Amino acid sequence: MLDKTFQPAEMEARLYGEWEARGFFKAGRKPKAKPFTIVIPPPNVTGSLHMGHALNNTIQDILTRFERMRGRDVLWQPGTDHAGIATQMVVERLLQTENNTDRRTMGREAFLKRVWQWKEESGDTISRQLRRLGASCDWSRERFTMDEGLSKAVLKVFVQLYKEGLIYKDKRLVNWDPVFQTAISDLEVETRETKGAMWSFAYPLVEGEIGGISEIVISTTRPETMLGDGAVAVHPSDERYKKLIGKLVRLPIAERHIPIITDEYPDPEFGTGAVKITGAHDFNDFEVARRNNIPLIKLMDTQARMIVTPENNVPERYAGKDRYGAREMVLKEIEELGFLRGREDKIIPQPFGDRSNVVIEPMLTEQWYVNAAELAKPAIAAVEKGDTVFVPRNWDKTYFEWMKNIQPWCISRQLWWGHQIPAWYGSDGEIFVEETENLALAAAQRHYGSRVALTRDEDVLDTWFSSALWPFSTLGWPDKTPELKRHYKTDVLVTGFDIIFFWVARMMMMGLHFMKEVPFHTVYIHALVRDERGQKMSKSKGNVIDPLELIDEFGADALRFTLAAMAAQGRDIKLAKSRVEGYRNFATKLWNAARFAEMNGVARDENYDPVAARVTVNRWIAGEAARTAKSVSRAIEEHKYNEAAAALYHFVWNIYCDWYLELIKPILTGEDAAAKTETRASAAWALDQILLLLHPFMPFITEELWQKTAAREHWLIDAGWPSYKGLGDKAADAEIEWMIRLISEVRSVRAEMNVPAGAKISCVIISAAKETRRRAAQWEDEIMRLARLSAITFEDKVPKASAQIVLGEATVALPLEGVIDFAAEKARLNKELDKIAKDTAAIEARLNNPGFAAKAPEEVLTETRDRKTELEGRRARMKEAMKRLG
RNA sequence: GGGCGAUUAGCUCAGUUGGUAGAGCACUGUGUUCACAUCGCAGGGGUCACUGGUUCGAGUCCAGUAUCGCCCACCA
Repeated sequence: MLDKTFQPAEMEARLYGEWEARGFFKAGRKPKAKPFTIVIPPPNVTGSLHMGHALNNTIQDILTRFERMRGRDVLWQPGTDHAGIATQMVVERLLQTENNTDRRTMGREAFLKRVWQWKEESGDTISRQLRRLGASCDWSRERFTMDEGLSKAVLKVFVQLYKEGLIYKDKRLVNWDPVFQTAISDLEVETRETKGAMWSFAYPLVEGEIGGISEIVISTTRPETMLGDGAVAVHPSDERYKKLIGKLVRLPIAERHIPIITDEYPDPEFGTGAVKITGAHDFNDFEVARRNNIPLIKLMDTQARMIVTPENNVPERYAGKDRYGAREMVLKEIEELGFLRGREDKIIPQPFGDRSNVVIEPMLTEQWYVNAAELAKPAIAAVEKGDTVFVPRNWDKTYFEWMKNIQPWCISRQLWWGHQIPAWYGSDGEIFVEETENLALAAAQRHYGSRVALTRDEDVLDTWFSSALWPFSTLGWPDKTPELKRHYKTDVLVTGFDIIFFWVARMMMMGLHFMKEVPFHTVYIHALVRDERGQKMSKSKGNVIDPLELIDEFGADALRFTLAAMAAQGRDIKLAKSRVEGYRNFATKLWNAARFAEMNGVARDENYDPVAARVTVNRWIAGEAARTAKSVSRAIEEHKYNEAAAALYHFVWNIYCDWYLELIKPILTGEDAAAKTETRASAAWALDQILLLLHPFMPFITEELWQKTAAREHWLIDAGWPSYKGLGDKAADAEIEWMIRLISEVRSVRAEMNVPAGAKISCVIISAAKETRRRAAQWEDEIMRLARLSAITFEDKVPKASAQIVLGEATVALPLEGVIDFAAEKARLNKELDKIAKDTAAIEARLNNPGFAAKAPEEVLTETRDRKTELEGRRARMKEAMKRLG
């Protein structure tokens, strides 16, 4: 016997263990079937399951379980990402607290060993948590971006792109993170509005005075960079400065002379219209300097501290000062020198490292770049052609927008944890890019004519470089594995919009370049999960809802169902805990329905054929099941998970529980043995359909219930998706037939009954849920009232027993409910009459509209006329009912 | 500055070929003899942000306004 409420915790762990142990998640179980492939967006090894993961993986799991049941040979390829900066950060912090040491003291080799050790110990946190969610990944194929195989792929890609000229080295400004002391890509920079100020400095003219002007005033938000100014620029059309163009000004503190130049960049309307040009520490200025041959003067070291070099003329006293210390000093000295011309508080956009949370410094360094513009071309074309489709569609705009304006991708990082760049240097700086050191040495020998020693590039690659290869590297590329042949291209990529640029775009580029085919035909972009108030969840805000806590409290099924139900194609999901609670209740409801079935001897009959059902109500439920299955399948195919969830919820609760189970009660307790037998089989069959259809969404409770009712060998996860040949229309007809008979029976019952004046008892059709009323209204809106007013003479308060009406083959129960308050009932009727009057007026207005008659489609016209008739009939019956009430 | 999106019941959200406004939670009343109080039954609550247009008919299509949010962008 099933327990009164279901307890997810124990059940989930047990079932998941069984599934995995029996190999149900493994690809290749149906070698002849069409494959279905999803690669997981690899979570960071450092990560733990957050709500975004929960949503992302719930959707993938719904898809994979659905397709598995539909007979496809499913591969859900799991794995994790080595997450360069994030992981290095975690381990460095660990070293600090545990050993009070740092990576530089340890040395590269020892440090990397320590990171690997950490990975072995803690790297599987996230996959354990994904299991708790129920994710049916093929764990036997789990990959890690720094695996041997994937690393091989990275080397091959790098070398090939280099040799094709698509990877190159360049010296230009990069976004420099002074905490991690590495370059980062544009995408890893987050612009934030911060409180700052804009100062105005005067630079005196070297010649003294020209036409009454003795100085030029510039504005800056970063005073410390003035030490690196190479020029002052004005717009060529700016009349104010015409006379000064080409003249020199004296740069205070640095005591250098710099020219006044013209460039299109300065906006004459902004500030004084004169801009200081600091080519080595500002992206705009860099471009201006490059155009005008202005020297780039580097002021800072890798930690963004001031350095003094022969080239930069920075006074000795600045050496070692950080940017902010230097700023204070410059301001003080400028003021003392009498060159400060103003200060204004201002909100300024500042670049921050998205991981380090410090202000990024533009730095002049040599880095490796990918020619992204070239690789983007086929990636753009593929989406234009429809080889890859974004769902929802409008995301392709975002994709195009970025791809068409794509900048060179800086792929080198000055970190240790990651794929070390396969580039070796000769003593003269000659570069040899090869997959192995031996190949590089050989290449060097060819180049120099003799064996020479080479030094390897110290840098590692951007984490996203290896992620970009994920759809084929995980399948074994560059080896020609059977998996690669079978599973590339993959079917669907499920991901959030926040990594379209980081990841999706780059997979498209790499996939097309190396596989000559798009990596996936569909990209399903889901929303971000936010908190109840729409705030992004973040640790600092303290509004993080931990999916694992929700699983503990409500069960994985409830969480999954909630996420699916809220995964409409919007921008974000505001997660309310109450919603999860509601779906937990849904699971309980299902559980109890099964419990009821069990208590009433409902048991699966393998030979039961719903098409051949004799009892009408059984034919009807079969039709409803078929209809539900159809809409669930379609909704999943169209990635409308909320619709699928809604259809299931409705079927389980409002159709199966509220209607069907109530209606079969009298049959199950009745005398007709044949009807009883059939109904038991039917109830079991319908419950099975629920379990099957609901399984992709709520795998645990459905499997558990399936197990309780089936032979042990028979696993739901391995069962087929139901199909309902010959069930559709027939069952729908049966429903209508049944409803009509029900109505007429109720009517005759009423007619036969004398309702004595002042009668106090009313009778209600069983399960008068809202849904029941609505359904009844489809044919006979009045049915509930009729039943209610078909008062039966009973003496006193009636127990919840039921009066039974025999409806041909079906027996319908009319339980008697409570004492009726006639005054209240009359008021209710009056109110309803008002509403009917209003509705009738509206309908009439419409029908009287000449345009409506002329232009509305026939269906709509008949529908409207029918409604009018119905309203009129209802009105008449209402009045009659009022009369009866006295 | 450019782009995208949102605005529907107290709250969180559904609502695509334009044709009678929905769910969950919360709320009110009521019922615990047997599937389920994580429940049943009854009920209250919406000028679908605003303005105009197209249409016989607009939450749904178009234009504009307001508010909010996100993404991208070099204003010192």
